[in-house]
Amino acid sequence: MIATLPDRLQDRGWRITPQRRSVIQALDGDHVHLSAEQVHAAARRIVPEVSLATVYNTLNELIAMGEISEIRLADGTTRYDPKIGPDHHHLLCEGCGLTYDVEPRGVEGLSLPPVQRYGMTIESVEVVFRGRCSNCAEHG
Amino acid sequence: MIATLPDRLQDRGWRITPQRRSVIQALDGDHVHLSAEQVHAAARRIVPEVSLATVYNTLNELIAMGEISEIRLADGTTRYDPKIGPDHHHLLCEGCGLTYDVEPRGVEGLSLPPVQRYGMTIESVEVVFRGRCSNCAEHG
DNA sequence: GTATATGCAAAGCATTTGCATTAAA
DNA sequence: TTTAATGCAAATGCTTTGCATATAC
Repeated sequence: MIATLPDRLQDRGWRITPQRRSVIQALDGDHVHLSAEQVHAAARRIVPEVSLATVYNTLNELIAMGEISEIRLADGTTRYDPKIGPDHHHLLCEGCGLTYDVEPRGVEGLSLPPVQRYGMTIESVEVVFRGRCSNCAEHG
Repeated sequence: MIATLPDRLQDRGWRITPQRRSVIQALDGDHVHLSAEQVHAAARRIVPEVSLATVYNTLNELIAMGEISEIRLADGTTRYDPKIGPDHHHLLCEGCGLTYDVEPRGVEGLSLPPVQRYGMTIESVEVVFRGRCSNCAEHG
């Protein structure tokens, strides 16, 4: 039996509250990444008294613990990503910000020649595909 | 003789002012992408009376015209990129946000299988390498 | 001369924080 | 019982905007 995320966090000294659980549940589910507002709305459906501040605090704690990741959109807002698989590449709509996790082909073939590393150590590679979802393609 | 950027923009109906020219010059030069504040500081060295508001306005106009591009960092700030070559891949430091343009090997080999496109049309691919610059590796 | 760009200061927004209250352990 | 989490509202910081003035064309 695999420990649930809240359980694992509790083992790490996290105090587990209904609010925090609601945020985790809100994030759970599909491939779509939500904005803080959307997480808040979803969490509220489970625990109506969660505040937006707590949602932000919780999201930041989860990021710090490495349990979720964030991506910044061109409009300055942030999306939160439940980190399901090992790969964290994205497909996002330039119109509405809808974001999916994807696993592109050919990532293993990517490399940055040392002369282009400017003395930096490289820790991760991320690929972002941009386009328009069917909805935005029709309208906007 | 190739027209300068200000000239080309003028041909497109842009009114060319000392302030706008200073912003363009500030962006010119190296591979490093600057924050709005840094662009402002650099532009001021050329035209001391440029306001931050004008810098933002000008940067946004240049983006709208497709002459520069922006990238959003994890700390919520934005960097502006003079779009020199055809490729727009980046190498950035997680510590200080220092950002370089790079041309990784293997980009041509990237693809997203149709089943992972969720009905979206794909318009561009971007690769981001993250790591730490030598300075941040020592200290932070 | 006319339309457009500028600077300033005020407004906007997403996100963070201080602090008194509440609740997990 | 102790220590940490919550909610609220105020604060923050980046970016945008309204408007009167200045300026490119």
